[in-house]
Amino acid sequence: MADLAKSVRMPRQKRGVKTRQHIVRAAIKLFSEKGYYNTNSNEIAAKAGVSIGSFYAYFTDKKQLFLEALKYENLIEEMRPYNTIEDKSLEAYLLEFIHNILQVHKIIHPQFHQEVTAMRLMDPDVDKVMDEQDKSMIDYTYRYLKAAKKTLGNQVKIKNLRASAFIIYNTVEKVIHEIAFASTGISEDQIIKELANMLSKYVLCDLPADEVLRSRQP
Amino acid sequence: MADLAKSVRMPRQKRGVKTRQHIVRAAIKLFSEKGYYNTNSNEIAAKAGVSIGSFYAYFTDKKQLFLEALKYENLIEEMRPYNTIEDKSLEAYLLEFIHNILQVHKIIHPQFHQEVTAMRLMDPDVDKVMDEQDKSMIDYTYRYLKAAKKTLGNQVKIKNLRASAFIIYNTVEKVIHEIAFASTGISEDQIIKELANMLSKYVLCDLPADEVLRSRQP
Amino acid sequence: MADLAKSVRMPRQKRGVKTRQHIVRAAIKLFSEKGYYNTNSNEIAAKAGVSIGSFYAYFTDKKQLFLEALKYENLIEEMRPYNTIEDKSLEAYLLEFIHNILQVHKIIHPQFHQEVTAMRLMDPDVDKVMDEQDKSMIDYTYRYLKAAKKTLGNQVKIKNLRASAFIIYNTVEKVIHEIAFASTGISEDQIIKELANMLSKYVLCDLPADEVLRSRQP
Amino acid sequence: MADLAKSVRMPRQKRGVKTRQHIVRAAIKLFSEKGYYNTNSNEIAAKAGVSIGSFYAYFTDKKQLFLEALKYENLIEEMRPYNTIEDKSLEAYLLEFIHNILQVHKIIHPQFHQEVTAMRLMDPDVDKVMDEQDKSMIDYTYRYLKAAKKTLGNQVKIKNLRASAFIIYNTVEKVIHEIAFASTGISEDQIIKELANMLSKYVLCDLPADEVLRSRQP
DNA sequence: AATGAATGAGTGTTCATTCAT
DNA sequence: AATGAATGAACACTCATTCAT
Repeated sequence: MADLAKSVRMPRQKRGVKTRQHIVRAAIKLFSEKGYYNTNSNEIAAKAGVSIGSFYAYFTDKKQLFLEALKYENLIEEMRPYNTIEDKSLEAYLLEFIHNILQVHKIIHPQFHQEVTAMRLMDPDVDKVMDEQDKSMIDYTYRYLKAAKKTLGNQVKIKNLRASAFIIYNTVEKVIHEIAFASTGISEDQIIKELANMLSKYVLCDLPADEVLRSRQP
Repeated sequence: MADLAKSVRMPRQKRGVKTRQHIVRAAIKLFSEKGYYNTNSNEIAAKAGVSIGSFYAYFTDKKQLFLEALKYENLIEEMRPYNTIEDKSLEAYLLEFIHNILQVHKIIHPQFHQEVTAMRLMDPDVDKVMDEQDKSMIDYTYRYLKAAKKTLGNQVKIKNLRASAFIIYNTVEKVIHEIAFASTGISEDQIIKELANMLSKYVLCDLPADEVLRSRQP
Repeated sequence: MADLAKSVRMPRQKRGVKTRQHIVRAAIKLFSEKGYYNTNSNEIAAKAGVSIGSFYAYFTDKKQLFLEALKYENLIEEMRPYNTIEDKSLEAYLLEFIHNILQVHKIIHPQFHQEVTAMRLMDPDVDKVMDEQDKSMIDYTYRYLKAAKKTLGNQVKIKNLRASAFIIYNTVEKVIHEIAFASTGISEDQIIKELANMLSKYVLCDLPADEVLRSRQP
Repeated sequence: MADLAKSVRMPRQKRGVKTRQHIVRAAIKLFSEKGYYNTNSNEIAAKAGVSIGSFYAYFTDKKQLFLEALKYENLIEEMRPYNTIEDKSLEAYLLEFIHNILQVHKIIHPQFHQEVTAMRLMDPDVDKVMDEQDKSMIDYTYRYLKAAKKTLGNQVKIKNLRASAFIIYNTVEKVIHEIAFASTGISEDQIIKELANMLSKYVLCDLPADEVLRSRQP
């Protein structure tokens, strides 16, 4: 019964490695263009220039391929240089952070990123894989905030660093996603500028005294 | 040929209206539980207690039904009372705004909202319908900011109200979505508090002078 | 999740009943001609003159269809008139019994019977269904032997009626099966005559005294 | 073209012989466990520890392998010592015969025997090979009966030795098969005893006079 | 208006077999 | 001689949709 012949092929030859890669790349392309549910396995194999048999030699099924494609994309994300507060100002860091995420959305795999976002909403397994990634991004943001606090002292006004990291990362993610994929009707640069502005204020400002907020009920 | 025989039935009798409703409700339930692609039309008809024939008398196809279900949910959203700055403080308003959105995500149709979010990423038609809704929410936020500016004068520090409204709405949406569906590991209350805090600072604070930000490169 | 739309269709209309029948009949024909594993579902549907969709509306899968076909054949078997010893002599009964089984093998569904015999060896579910049938045949044989004992008194020499019934039924089954499907090279009539003869002796004879059997070791 | 390149490799070296054996043994194991149709060639090769390429170097196809496996099992059957009536009583001989067959069914390759029995019903080529074996078993039985007649004279009451041999062999086969693979609910020993009893009576008894059988119609 | 039987193109997947290395 | 990557026809099964009743 053992998975003797059933398990996926682990390519030992150069050829096999290439075939696997071809399939993953073709899949990313097609999933991006047409979505996971509207792409079928024969199509992927055809686009990859391999037989459907090879497809199923390397991947147990379509979903596993999707998950693999996710990993493939992750590699690229992990290559991002994570600088620390030591190197630059908070503002500069935030802009870099925003641009990094913008690059992933718009430049590297724009449509695939979109599709992944959709899939994680529909499939728990996909969500799990992506959650890990989110968590590591949030954790990175958290560590950055901690470093900033150490360096800038009480210029940094936020208290709950975990919650702040969570909010900052998700805010950037969502806003970038929207300007990358939706037609907002507002200048992209304006939005990015405002976004950086908002996050900077969040980190560095104190709220004005109470009476300001209640000024309307004198 | 035209659309003589093809057009969907527009129910003129009470019974027809009810049948339509039954179908939409069954669809929302099933789409929420199993997702759009994993729910088939026969299933929906069965759950709605009507024949598959009736299903196609009322809806041209499965997707149209999904779009109708969207509208159905919108009705609920539109019922939300949108108060203005006249009535309460900025902070109170923001918290109400956040809780309104939280309610839609968590209470009204938690799973369906999730599914819709996924579908709009996968299907342009869905996206279009939802975009309208987003735009009206952003517009509402914009109008609120304008009213706030008028009332609070230069206590409101934001300049580009359109971009600000865009950012505020999307930020709330995304953060709420995450705490509604993902296990963040951080207290929900903490996150909401921080979120309101960030948005308040954004609207009401000025960034500290430049030298603060550059303090590390004297 | 309920099997609302997934369960097999229970035909409510005359048309549906006919379709089901067509499929079962086509299946029996094809399974008989080419074997279960060498017959595919599209083929069955085509031969039945229905679409593959209908096939899967009435049967969850190919195997269920096979099991249904089994029942279909059983009906015929159950029509067999089971007479008792009251009506005829032991010899006559045995011959009738043999001929009944021969008829099922050779005349009614010769190839299908063959296929069923093979399938029950390969598939526990099939075996289970057929085991029931065997058991009822053995039970019938047992009841017959009991009646014979009551009527014929100690002319009936067998003691363990359960074991005897088991042996008699299986013997007839196997011998009939062989003459029905294999080329024995021996006259069929001769074999049947010998078979009846053997069974009669078994029931009615006492073994000769011991010394006969041991005659070779004086 | 001919069969220059197509012919199977006839191993001339020890290594080749061993490889062949490995494959056959792996096949028998897998066919027994999962059945012929549910075992695939890659699996067999993997279990045998050889490449699929080698598999097809030694066997033209899966079926040929099955046929070879048959022969492999036959070797074992042919090793059985066939004693004659000279050595022991009829009763003893019959019991030995029964136990020999029981051993093949239950001990040597229980599941494989089952599978072979099924396959011969489904595949004429398999049937042909097995028919040969049956014939030689029947022939052996026939020769034994002839020897018995010569030795025991008119204590042996059967006339048509060919038909008798056919019946005896098949009866034993079937009854043994049933007790080996089905849950009869009856004691195995009881059945074997009854079986030997029936066959002994068949060979050694005369049927009682006619009037006994017709006693019910005076 | 309503029903539900029927359709069939399409999908994911398997596996016996070939052939480049 | 041996390997294992590659092939692709074939299969079981699904489901959106149509249409006879």
